[in-house]
Amino acid sequence: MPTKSHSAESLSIGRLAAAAGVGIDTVRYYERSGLLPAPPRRASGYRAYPADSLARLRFIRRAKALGFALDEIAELLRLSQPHERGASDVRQLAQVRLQEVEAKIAELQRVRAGLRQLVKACPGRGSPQACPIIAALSDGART
Amino acid sequence: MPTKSHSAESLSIGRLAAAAGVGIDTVRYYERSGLLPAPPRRASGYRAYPADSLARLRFIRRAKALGFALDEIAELLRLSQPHERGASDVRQLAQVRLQEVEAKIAELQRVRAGLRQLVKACPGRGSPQACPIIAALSDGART
DNA sequence: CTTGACCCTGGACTCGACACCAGGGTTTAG
DNA sequence: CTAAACCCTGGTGTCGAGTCCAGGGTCAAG
Repeated sequence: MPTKSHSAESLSIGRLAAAAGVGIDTVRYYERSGLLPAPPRRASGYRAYPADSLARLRFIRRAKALGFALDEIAELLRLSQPHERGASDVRQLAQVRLQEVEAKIAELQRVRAGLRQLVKACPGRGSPQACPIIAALSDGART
Repeated sequence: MPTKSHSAESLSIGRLAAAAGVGIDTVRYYERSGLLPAPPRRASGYRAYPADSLARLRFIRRAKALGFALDEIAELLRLSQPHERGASDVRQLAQVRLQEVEAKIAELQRVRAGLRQLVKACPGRGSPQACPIIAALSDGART
């Protein structure tokens, strides 16, 4: 066996965090939150992560990128264990999340329309009282 | 003058809050935050709001609906006072906010595309391992 | 051996925008 | 007059997802 640090292939928390692209504190936080199982320890008390912890951390990162909250991710992880009706539960979770995203997009589009109107109407010069933005906010013309 | 409660037309904090559709605590919070000027007090110490406080609260509510943060609203209020280059400052603030909203929409659209793909690919039955959602999160197929 | 980089725990802190509480005093409708 | 409804201050709690800190031990390179 070539130069492999201490024993089998296990990662220190620092290496694991770096490999996953998160902070060390984040890893410990995920462990506290039950997202990442507590790894075995060395004699010194140092955490020694098996390789699949990295896969799990990456799973979490990808799910986060899709906007899942940590408790939803915990649910996804739980559902990814073998059990009956597996795929349908997972699918439903994703659908709920999709609807939330769509609602948020719709809301932001309304906000965007309001802002666009204001920006377009504003001459960009003159006193604030002459600015339709201030006027609209003050008088409550439809936004 | 007909039945007008105590003296001139001034609002108690409760009436003001109700008229503006916010909570009493919110009004006090805005005062602490410098968004709403501290009103005069009655002998009892009760806040007695002039009518324009209501206009100001409504201004705040409308700006919030456009997604401005409270400190940005404070800035808008400051800018709405008469001063040189008024309209251009206001316009710039709105443009910055507009760009933020557009960036957020774009991000959410990417998230939506990823979720849609997963939901479409998932059969909704079978084991979790067979579910493309779990597979994608686990293996990191492009999302 | 030493030194600097790493790791441990437990807890406090951050951000934003409020909500809620206790323990008082005040106002007002009936 | 009285009771309900209101108001005051000052302080604490909430949410989510971490981040930071002190005051220690441990590991690895030179």
